Amino acid sequence: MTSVEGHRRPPTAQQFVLEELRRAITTGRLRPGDPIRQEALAEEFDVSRVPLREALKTLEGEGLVTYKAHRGYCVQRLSLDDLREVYLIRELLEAEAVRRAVEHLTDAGLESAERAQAEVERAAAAGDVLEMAEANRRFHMTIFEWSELPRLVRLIRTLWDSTDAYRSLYYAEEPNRQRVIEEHRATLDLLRRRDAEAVVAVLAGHRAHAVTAIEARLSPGTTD
Amino acid sequence: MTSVEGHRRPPTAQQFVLEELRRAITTGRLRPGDPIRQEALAEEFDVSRVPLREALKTLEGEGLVTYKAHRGYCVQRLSLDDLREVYLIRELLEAEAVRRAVEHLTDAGLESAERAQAEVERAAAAGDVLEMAEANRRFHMTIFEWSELPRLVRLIRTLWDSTDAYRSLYYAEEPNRQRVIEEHRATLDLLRRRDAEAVVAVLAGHRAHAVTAIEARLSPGTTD
DNA sequence: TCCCTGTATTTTGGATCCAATATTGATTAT
DNA sequence: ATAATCAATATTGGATCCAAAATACAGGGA
Repeated sequence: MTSVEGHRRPPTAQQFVLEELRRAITTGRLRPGDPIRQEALAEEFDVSRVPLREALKTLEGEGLVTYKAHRGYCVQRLSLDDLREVYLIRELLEAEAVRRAVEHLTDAGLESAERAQAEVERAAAAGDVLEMAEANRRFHMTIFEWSELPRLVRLIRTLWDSTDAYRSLYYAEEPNRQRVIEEHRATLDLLRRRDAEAVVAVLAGHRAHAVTAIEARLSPGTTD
Repeated sequence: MTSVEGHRRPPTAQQFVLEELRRAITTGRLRPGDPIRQEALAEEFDVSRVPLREALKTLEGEGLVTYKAHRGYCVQRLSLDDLREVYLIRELLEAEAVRRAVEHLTDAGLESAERAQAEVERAAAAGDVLEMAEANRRFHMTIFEWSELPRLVRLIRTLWDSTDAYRSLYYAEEPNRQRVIEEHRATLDLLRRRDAEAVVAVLAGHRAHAVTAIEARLSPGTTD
């Protein structure tokens, strides 16, 4: 009965390459605008070009890379405008997800969210930033899934994926991590009271802060 | 001999297969829930499995098919619940797109929308349902693109793709086609007055009607 | 009979090879 | 010297072949 999701090892080369590509883009090793040389990358990951190309097709669907026939793939430029746009879309979708989620909220659901939050705090205490980011994601997705709108959740998940690069920037700073934990606690509290609009407001506040923080990190000249 | 338009290139096998797969799914030849046998399909389309698999990855990203490692692809079930969910998401996204679009509305933009509408009416007069559906799509996308939010437009486009099957059901009936034309005229009128909220209301009304009409066609117990 | 198990078959995942296209660089004519 | 043209190269698109995994099936045991 153990949920077998916790694997570190991706079962197929395709998924492995997908992870690695995301990481490479996220960490900036593959820089926006750069063309993607399939042969070189395939050799680096020690796979053939076939799974690499399938992974790239997935990333194309998520908007992380662009594709032109016979000219291959390029890492998508994620400008600040793009970031703002993604966060705007998330605003629209996540607000609805939360409203629906509260309608279907159960005690068991609340408990699973509390467990996710415990994992977030444990990772934060251990200083494991990567694990904290993942747990944070699980926390939010758990809530969104109560909406019982699987396609909506899928879209939101994809949007999160597409801004992984920036999220890691945000999580790199300790005050931001602390802020996330407090926001989660407030969220849980408001969920217990079934106050959907207040949760929506907290999430909106979080996104606004995240965008501001990331903008500040990316354009160092304009800090107040 | 360099033409101003992009030179028309023979489509790649991958793009060809993508189109064919979409058609096969929307026309019901590949029925929801059916597993996709790659070898058989590849032979039918007279291509190898490689471009087929890449096309399937694209469709997976669009939510038209599902995928499990080592178990292959399945045509996604598009239940009425799914349809309602897609239309709900469209509601959220298209409303924002229209609001932003009106902010950037120009006379040149209006003219291009009017041209698109002319094509819709021409196709309707000619009784070309398929062309009318495509022109209708161009009409709406033209408007959405004024929003200058390319990712938002991309998402909306994908959502439209995922319900092609049902849309053709809607367009099959003459009264519905007539209704679409009138809605377009009203939309153009409201756009000239920069009345975003009224346009949003028209679109919402259209979607509600479409869902109702499709539900009626699919649950034969309530009709003649 | 039912269930478990081991094997055969089917189906997908991945690697290599070849073809088609784009890009680069050299060459020639103006 | 510059621009156009054509050959050489690099890169992607696609086909075939092989490996790995899942499914189906047969046989044996309780």
